[in-house]
Amino acid sequence: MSANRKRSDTMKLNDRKIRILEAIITDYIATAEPIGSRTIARKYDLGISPATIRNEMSDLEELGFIEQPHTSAGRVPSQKGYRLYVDNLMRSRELSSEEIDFLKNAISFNVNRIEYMMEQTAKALAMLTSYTTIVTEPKSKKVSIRHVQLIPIDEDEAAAVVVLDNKSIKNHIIRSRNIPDADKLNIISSEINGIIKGYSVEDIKSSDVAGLVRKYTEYSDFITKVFKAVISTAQQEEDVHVYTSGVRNLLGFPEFSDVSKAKNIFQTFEEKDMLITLLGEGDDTSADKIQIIIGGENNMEELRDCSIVRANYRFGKNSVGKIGVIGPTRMNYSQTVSVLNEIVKKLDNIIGAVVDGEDGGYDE
Amino acid sequence: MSANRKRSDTMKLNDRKIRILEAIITDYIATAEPIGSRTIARKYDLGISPATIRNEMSDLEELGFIEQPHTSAGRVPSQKGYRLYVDNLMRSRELSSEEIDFLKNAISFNVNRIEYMMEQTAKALAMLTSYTTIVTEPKSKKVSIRHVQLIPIDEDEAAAVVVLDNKSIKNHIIRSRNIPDADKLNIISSEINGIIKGYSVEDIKSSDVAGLVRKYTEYSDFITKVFKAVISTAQQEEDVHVYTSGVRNLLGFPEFSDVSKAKNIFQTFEEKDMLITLLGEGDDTSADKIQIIIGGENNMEELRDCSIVRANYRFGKNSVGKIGVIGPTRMNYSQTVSVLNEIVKKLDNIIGAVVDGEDGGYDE
DNA sequence: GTTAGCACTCAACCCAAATGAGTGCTAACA
DNA sequence: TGTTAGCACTCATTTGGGTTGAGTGCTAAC
Repeated sequence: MSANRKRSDTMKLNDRKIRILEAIITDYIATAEPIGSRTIARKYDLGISPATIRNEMSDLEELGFIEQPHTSAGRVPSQKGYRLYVDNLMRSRELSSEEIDFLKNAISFNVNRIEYMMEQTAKALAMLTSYTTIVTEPKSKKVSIRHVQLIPIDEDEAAAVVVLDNKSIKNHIIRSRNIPDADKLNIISSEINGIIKGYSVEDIKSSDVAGLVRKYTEYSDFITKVFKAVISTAQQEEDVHVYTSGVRNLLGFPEFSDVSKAKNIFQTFEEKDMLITLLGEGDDTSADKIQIIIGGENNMEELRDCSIVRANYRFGKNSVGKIGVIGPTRMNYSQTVSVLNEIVKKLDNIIGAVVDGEDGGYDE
Repeated sequence: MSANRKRSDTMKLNDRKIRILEAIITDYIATAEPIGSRTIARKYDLGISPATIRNEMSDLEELGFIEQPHTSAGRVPSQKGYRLYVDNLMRSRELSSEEIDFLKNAISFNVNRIEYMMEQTAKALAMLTSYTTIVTEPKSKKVSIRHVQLIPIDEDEAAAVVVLDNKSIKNHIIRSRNIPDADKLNIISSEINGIIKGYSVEDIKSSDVAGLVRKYTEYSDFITKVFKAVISTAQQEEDVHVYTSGVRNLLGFPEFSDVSKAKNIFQTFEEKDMLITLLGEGDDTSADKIQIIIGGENNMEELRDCSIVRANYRFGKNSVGKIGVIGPTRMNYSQTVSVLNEIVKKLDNIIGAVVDGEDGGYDE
């Protein structure tokens, strides 16, 4: 439906209009300055005079693809204009071999240290795009628990380590007045695994849990706490880690040279929850395509002047993480999409490659 | 020695000069505007005329405690002036009951979730001071390993969970073509614990390790990797987590309204290593006092216009973490020191309190 | 349908004058 | 001798008018 509307929009535009619109957008992306008919005639070899361009621009404005900041200023692309450009005009850009090399070197695909890897990914993406990037930890939709292990710490503390189906590992410190000794912890661990294994959290039978608590009455406090921790882990009530990079990049763009604007944006970046919704809004995990959210299309007032290019990446069979780039509305979409595409491809493949032993994943 | 010099400095200053200097600093902290003799006479009830104040200011300038941005501007405190103020004049400010309440509520002293707690601490400190804050994870100087536990993940992966002396828990994914089954992992875990327990990393006998590898030849690859991971963990080659908050706060101060200046500072804040050295420079872990680094006293060019107020906090018996506040040179030192003091006190006490069971540390 | 020409708009820049907060110096006062 | 009033001077900042230049829309001619 929206595709339909878009086609009818496009159909109103003859080839010449399209080329003019393209010129305006390209130029504005590069310069951040409104652009006028004369300049277009001079810089872009369209074979028509400024006057003609003026006429066409007048039409384009009427159709809502461009707008004028004030009379006697040039035109800038409107949100609708960007949308058309992104959906229909933009040519995908090949990455240069330098860029590909950079990616290869910058991201150490060290799967043993997921955090580090995410950090590196965010950084590399920020450097190649010169915008701000956000990466969230991979997370699977419904996890079941693969393994639980209790580990002694001291007289009144033990750790519960939970391995989830998506291979992420979470720790909890359990504090209780009566902590079983190391051997007992092992035994209780296996009991718990017996109860839990294979089931997803919702399916754990509370009668089983109660049974276990009864069996080890002296540790009932401890065991109860363990289950509490394990379940909250599996339900991912835990914080999702979010990695950002290149926040300062935005300060370089003239649209944010007004400090108060920048301040608002930075506020958003300090709120983890904001970032997560930013990457998740209207989310469709099954869609593997890159999504582009232009200007006010996102619902956050503070980010009205920003666009977001985002994608999901798969990590192993069941986990999905989010990765996105935030820049000014006049960001270089083509470049950004290409880089993001490449990185997502790399992330998608990495687990497979490592397991197949093709990519030095086994460090010797 | 430096205390000596300082005393002789102070001795040159009669009471009236001191009061004038204090007025200048207080005013400048509040307004960020150079302040002149007339204004001082009007705003501060010193009972002397602007002319007299001018004479005294002239002396103060000669002594290096204040300076003039340009002729015909008022005076601003110099680095030396702030130093004198901070060391000798500043009165410690009592926290208001609102502030104390805020701290009580804002920081959830949930020791089970250290990361969350650090995050909260950074945030609370940033809110109360309205500057930028940095907190590093607690870390002990020489750690020994308390416990190692191997956990099955799947056919070619296992997790090595390492509990350090300082109770921090680190995970490593070990990938190998031949992973022992769950029972074997338990057995090998105890063997490793036998070798490791009590020793600090340097003292682990490589002959013991070699022996173990020989004993389980089929898993030699796996076991070797485990040791590698364990040792690197214990040597804290791992990233130290750093939590920052309130970065955007700095944007509000007029001294950073020049975007290019702000950009430099933000760059620093994105470099974790920078932050760590910032909190660690000239570090003396044994010193429990709050340290104040004024303006150019830190060695980072980009932070010439910033001051840092920092402290160490103890976490349990052996771990020390760092916590600091960064603001403009004309920051409100008195307020900042008070808040930081309060927070450090809270952090210092928390472990003890919890272990003694006095503070709801055992969640029911 | 395209283009040249023209009158008009308006943000941005420049420059000169006015403003005002500050200074140092000197001379008079208590 | 220390304090203060007075005065001439400095200089960043503000104000306001004039110019510039990139842009527009409209009209008439090609």
